[in-house]
Amino acid sequence: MADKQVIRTHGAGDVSAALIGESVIVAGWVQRRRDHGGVAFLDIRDASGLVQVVADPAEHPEVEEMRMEFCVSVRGTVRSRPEGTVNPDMATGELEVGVEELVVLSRAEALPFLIDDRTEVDEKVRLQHRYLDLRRPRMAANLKARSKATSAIRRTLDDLGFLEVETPTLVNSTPEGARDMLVPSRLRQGEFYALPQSPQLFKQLLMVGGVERYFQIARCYRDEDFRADRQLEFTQLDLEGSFWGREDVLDTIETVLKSVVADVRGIDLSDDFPRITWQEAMDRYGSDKPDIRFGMEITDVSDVVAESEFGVFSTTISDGGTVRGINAGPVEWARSRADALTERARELGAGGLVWMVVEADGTLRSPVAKFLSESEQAGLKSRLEATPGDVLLIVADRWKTVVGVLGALRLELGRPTGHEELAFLWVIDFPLFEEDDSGKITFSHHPFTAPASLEEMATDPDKALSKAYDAVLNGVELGSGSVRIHDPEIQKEVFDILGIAADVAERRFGWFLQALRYGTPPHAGFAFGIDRLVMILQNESSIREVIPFPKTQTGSDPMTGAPTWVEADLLSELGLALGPAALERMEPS
RNA sequence: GGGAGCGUAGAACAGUCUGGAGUGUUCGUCGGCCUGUCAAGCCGAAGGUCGCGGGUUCAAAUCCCGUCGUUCCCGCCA
Repeated sequence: MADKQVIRTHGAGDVSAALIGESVIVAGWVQRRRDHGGVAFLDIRDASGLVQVVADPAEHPEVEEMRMEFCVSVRGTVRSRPEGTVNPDMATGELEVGVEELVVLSRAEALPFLIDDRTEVDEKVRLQHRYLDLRRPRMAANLKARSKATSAIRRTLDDLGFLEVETPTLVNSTPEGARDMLVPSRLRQGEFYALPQSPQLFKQLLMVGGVERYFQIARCYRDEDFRADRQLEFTQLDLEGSFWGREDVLDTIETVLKSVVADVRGIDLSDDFPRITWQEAMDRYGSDKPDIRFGMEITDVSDVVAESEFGVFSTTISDGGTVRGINAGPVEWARSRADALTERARELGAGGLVWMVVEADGTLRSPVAKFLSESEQAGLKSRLEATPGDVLLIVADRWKTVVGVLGALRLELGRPTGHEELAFLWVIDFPLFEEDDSGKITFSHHPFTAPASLEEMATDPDKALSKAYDAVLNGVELGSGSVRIHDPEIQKEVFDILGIAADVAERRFGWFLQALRYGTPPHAGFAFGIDRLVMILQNESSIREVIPFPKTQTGSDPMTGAPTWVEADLLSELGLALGPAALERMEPS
């Protein structure tokens, strides 16, 4: 091995009792060096696992210079460890490799952080040296899980006769939905491509194109602010089928999700995923992505307090609002907790928050108790199934605010930590349209979603339902889908209700409407976020943990420095110039 | 766009509330000792723009203002 040629006969984790007495060559990174002077131990780690090698420094002086994360190759003989030195915490703990030859393949500088899961390191430092972070067992396991997930998806859909088709990532910008990521065109200065927010229209065109069963593991881009579960770019399983209705989609997606869970978690989910309508989800959980792993459901108490002396309650109801509450159970209650939750409720749009503690003798301790009659107090307790020690939280406002606030408080107070349990859920029967805060009607899913009933859409658009559905896992929205509109006339009607003028619709989506005019099959589909799915299956709380090279919350990559300024030449070649705000930032005065 | 937290040695922290010399802990690094460890152990050493800028003060890691970075949340995310 004088020429340092790398030869590895066995993975470190593959060293087994069957190899005792045999000569092997393992290669990998030095996890730890324990040098006792007369004898030295190295733990060698590679992708397969960890094995201990033992060297006599007198015979192999190279071992003295080995440091953590050196990349090394070891030729030696597999043997049982001496009695009393077995390490039960190690998969190969009964064995070791007695060193015959030791070669440093590559040295390592002093590390910015230790390569193990015990060490908590600031995320920025981890991202600056992501290649080292990926060596940690946690990240290695997450990458592996992600690969298992995508291969389960491909295998399952291949078995079901799906075609994997790639759609373009340089597309036209559409002003609907999220902000587009833009790419300037050099050949057509002043014009821009957009990176796709989803392959939505292209996959529908594939249906027109006779593909019938399409899927794609598609990178998608949305230029909106970051969250723990949102990045600028993310990966979706995108899927569509012709001659399909809702049940075909739900069946297929359920099959895919179950195969992913089986491969990543080793669990067989035999039961069908439960279903809940959007209305019920909002009423009971105050969310269109309910976490059903725990109760603490929202209860309507409007009738109990409709005549109450407490004006906030009675006035809200007479004004058409509602009063609802949750029983938070035996929460440790203190003034600071009450203040924090009240502030949170206000942040979410409520005017305030009424709290009540059920005392041991059954009386209610609350700032508003004195305004509530005995029968009102009794009614609240029985409606919220209160027992001594419980904390009741009540909000009075318009319906949307009440359920939204209580839904958020419910999560804060009762949500299980981690994702040991998996609670999948279908949310169905979404409203077709919704009003934004300015009162403007907008689609609640996307404008290509089929209405549940044409008649309802025409006569009562406020109440009209759509054929859209969401998949939810542990309170996280995995993805959504719908039966699509395949009739260009209905598509135009929807645009009309949305207030998109015919000529505008024609200009923006004319190419798509035209495609629908050539015998479009009824079709339906779905897309779910692979990052989020793997995040939950791996019990992580951020998708950054399952993305090999993610961005920070301000959209930067601490390792490469992206995004960066570019040469003026390049800008001018593209016909671009920086505006005053950019120049200001470039050279702060 | 807004709110909150964090920023001290290569890493993780304590010190900040209540101003008094860069004080300290663990890990890593460097040197020495050590023949059965496995987060080895023991001895010794090096390593600091307390994110940056300004202000208050006799004196600032500590108080105030601004700014940058980072995390979480609200808005936003068809």
